Amino acid sequence: MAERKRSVRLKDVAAHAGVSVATVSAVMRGLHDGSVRVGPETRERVQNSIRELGYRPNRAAQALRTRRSGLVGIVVPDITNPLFPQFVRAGQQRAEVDGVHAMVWDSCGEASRERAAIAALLDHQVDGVVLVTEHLGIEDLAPLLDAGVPIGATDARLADPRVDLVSEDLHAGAFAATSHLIEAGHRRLAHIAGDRTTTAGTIREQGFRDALEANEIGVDEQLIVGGDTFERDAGYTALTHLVELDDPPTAVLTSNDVLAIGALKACADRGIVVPDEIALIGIDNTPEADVAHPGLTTMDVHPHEVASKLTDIVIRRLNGTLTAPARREIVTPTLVARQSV
Amino acid sequence: MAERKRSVRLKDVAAHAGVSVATVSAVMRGLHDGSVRVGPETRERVQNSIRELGYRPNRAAQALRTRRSGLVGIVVPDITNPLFPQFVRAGQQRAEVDGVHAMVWDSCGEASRERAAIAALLDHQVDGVVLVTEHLGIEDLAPLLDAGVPIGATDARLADPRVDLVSEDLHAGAFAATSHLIEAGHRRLAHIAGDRTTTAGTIREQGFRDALEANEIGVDEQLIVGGDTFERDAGYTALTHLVELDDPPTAVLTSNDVLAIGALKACADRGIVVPDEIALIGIDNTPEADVAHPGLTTMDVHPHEVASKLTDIVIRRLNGTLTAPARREIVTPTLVARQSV
DNA sequence: CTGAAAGCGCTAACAT
DNA sequence: ATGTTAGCGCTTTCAG
Repeated sequence: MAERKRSVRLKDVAAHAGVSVATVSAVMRGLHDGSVRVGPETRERVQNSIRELGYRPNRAAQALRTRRSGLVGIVVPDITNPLFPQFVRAGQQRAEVDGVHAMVWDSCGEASRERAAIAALLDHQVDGVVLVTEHLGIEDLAPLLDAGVPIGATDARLADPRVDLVSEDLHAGAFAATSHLIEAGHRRLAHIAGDRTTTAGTIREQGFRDALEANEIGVDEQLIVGGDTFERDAGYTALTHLVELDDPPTAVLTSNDVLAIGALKACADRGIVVPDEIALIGIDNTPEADVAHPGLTTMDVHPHEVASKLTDIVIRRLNGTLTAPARREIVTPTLVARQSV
Repeated sequence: MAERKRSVRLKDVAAHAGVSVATVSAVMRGLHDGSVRVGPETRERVQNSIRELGYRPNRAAQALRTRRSGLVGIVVPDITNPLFPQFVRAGQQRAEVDGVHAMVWDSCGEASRERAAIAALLDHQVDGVVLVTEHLGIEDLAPLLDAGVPIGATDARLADPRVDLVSEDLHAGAFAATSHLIEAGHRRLAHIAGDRTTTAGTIREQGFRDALEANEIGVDEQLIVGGDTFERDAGYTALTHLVELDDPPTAVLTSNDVLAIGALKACADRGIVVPDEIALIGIDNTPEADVAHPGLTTMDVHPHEVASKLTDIVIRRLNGTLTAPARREIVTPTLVARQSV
């Protein structure tokens, strides 16, 4: 590796300005908080030196001393699901308003990586973390909680007095989507479930069931399929299975858009016309839903809003602006009608 | 903020095991390098203490002392372009093989944020950085270079003896795509250019022009449009403009897939049948290309390979495994034929 | 209003 | 083979 040129230290600035390091330190932080410990002409002189030498504080040293890294973690289950880049961007942008940077962690859909995220983020002394997980329970958060790191999460199974929750209303989303299908006249409805070990998978399935019941439509267990993953191929396979049934459904709700896109692909490959022969509705309103053909009707789950709110809460907790007990906020998905129903 | 429980320090482990901190430190690092400074029974005892107390080293302290943060930066121009999540994931996974974590930076398509990335990453003492930028010149990298931080980049304009480059062959990609159109019998070809202030925008346009020339087809400047951004709406607008021309093109190459998806949308909205009335080819082979209707023919630019190689080089440079002069590697895009041509 | 000095937790000489 | 110790660059009492 190349020789690292020694960078400008507080001490260098102090020498250059003819003051002590304490003064320079005070000036540096005076830029942020409005504290006035330094005389105006001294401050001026120090600021010039800072500028001239191009001083930038060493974050590692600050972190060691203050136990603050200026970092928040943002954990998402699968960055290749187009829902999450939107989420990440919104969170990152909110964080930077306060000069906080984000460490983005992609769990690649694996429970083990979700667990690894906790340890890794803690090692890097993140000041807070925004958690979108599928497999974690509150017990997995113990290290973070013990360290007093504020946590904002989306998953209801992480409900705890020490974690702030901003969740989408999973049940209402699935219920509304199913109702939309029913209002369009469908009576034989199928559901392609996502991973049923996750909260989203379970609750959305329940929302589907409850919507049928509310409309006095019996649930045909044959028509509830999939349930192992949220991935595209699973949607493809599940739809293929459904249409091969003796009495196939006329409409299907998938647990998310990625599954729906896979299902749409299966229809295209078999020459099944959507929505004429079968109607399809997804959940998430990913950018792909708009690109697909026909345009995928789906539920917008407002990732931008959820991410911003969550990050906002976490940041306000870590800088002490927010001290109220953990809150639980619910955002309601809204229907985006396109052409697949 | 909640009270942070003081975490286990090296000193605590030392006390627990009845040895000095130096020994514990040696044992900790002995886990990584194979150095043996510690006797087997001492080592055993120390490892037990480490386990029992659940000791995890303080990265900030390590970073301060060793000038190594265990962090690499991965900078991408636009995380919502589905090309980049793939890139990020591949880079992140390669990094973690060596226990290095990645700080992902999304430039949101803005030059100012690309510049900000350099400063922010440097502040956090990243040990290396993988750079996918659109607007940066080598002069922007000075702070990183001065600090001796190894840099791996994709953009040819960053060519420098101190930066490793793994680039896609932009010219060949556009040339091959254009040639594919010509081989399909098209003679009236248009190009929807991406941001022409970027390397990709410029070189791909050149590849398009050169392919026409190589086939003795004159370039009609009217048919080269767009050029300000790589975004979807620009593709939509540009295509709309093209088909309204007196003598519209029969085929178009867009500078990337995102533009192509926009163009495809414009066709769908106007009832133009692709590929019958107009053929369309993109570049990038994003997941959306496969979802679109008709399937978008495009060039695979191998983001996984580029990201892995780049991250690999950066990591080997920072751990001293790679000391050879900066290399320049080129990966060649390959055609993925779907239904849009 | 400003400076001196004590660490934050760790690594790496240097001693023993 | 193991221990002692001097910092890494910064913040933060505590004196003056």
